[in-house]
Amino acid sequence: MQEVKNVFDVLKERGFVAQATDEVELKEYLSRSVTCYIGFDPTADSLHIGSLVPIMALAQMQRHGHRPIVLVGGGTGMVGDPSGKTEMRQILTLEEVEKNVAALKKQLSRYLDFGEGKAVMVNNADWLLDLRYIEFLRDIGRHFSVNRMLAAESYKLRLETGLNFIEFNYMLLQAYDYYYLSNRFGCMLQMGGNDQWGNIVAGIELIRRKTGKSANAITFPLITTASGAKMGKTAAGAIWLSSDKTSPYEFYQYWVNTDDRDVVRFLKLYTFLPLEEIEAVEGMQGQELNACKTILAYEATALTHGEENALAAHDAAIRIFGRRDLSPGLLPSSSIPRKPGDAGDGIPTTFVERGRLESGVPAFELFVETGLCDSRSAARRLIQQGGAYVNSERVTDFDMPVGLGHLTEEGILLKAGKKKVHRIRF
RNA sequence: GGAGAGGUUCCCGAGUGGCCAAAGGGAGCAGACUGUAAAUCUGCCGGCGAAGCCUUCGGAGGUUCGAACCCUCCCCUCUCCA
Repeated sequence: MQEVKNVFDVLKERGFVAQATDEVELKEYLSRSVTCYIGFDPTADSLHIGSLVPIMALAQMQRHGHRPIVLVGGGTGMVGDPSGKTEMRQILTLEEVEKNVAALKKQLSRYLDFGEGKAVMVNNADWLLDLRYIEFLRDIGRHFSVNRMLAAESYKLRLETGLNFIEFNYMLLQAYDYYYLSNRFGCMLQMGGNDQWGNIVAGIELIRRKTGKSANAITFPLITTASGAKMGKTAAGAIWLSSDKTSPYEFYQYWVNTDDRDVVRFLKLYTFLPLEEIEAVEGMQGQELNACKTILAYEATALTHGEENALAAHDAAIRIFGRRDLSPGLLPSSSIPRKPGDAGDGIPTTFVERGRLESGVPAFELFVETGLCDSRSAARRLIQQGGAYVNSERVTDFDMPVGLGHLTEEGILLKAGKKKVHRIRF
């Protein structure tokens, strides 16, 4: 019988582990099929790339025969987690939280199989909202030392700028969640971002004090790009997992533009390609890495938006930037098409009335309408600086009329800079 | 409750009656260079078909020919004291 690797080793090798509780005990726990959980905050109606590491960690867990619990913080979302933040978060209304919880549920089911017994989704609103204050203080609150809490790293930033009581309580609620899930599902492993360490450990201690049992923790490193930016942050805002907020094409482009130094690390974190294959590309330098970036982009996009959308985005990239050679031996487990072929086309498109095109629309207007520029001033600047193109021809006058004369088989392609493309059709 | 310090454009942070759409830095955008990478250099970086005008300096009033800057009240944050 082939020996199955312990997930903990897998996670560690793939770069998921920042901190963990006692390794021996953890691996012992994970040697059987067990349950683990991660909480997701319903602060928006979509997750973004920053949440992909926890998601992938749960997916890895599931692939190794464990049962992930996804906890959406419908209850804690009402309070706001101060960990690692400099300012208090906007407190959401009950309706907003509920709306977001529903959206996150849907989104997460793309990455995890919520089939019978395979994974569980819970909402802590179900047990937190009805808590009784005095009872909670007596049963749970007394196990917490304020002195300890004040020393916690997660409050440190906020102790400098101000922390109010509601947020100070967040730790207790999260600890209570862990305690609750350990009772209800026998869940003895919580994972989370490294900024959650304090909260998770608080849960472990609560469990120990209440039940004498010993629970575990794994935290993920905060992923930043080699140039120091937070993962998934771009000028246009975050890169979202929802195609309504970030199109599959943009999503794909985000990955293609990965810094050279990040390629291997990201392949390990954000794809399921076998470690050996990734290690094989580890020594690659310079331009060679472009092929790996393509595969990274393809794989990541396929995971989030499905194979079909990944193909379309890939194809659009080929049209716009040209084809890159992908040798069959490179990351062979990837299902990316390596031979020329035709797929859809993921270029974002805006429809404009035919009549307007007949008379010609000033270029700067089109750049605003397509979302390529934020304002007419910005469009004017872009054009003046020579960053605007219609069908790859540089636009020289900000009010150059764009009309039917520009129509090609592809529609009319507008470019802002070298990378942002948008198509006009009618 | 008392004393003090603050709230400036995406962020940090200068400005303390006209020269202020507001220094400087960061972020961002574009161009050059490249490999759809990084670094570097240059330009841009509130809005308006660009002339001038309009909207911004926590909020509301007021003084003044003129207010981010002075006055009044209010809101918020921090520090110390009680």
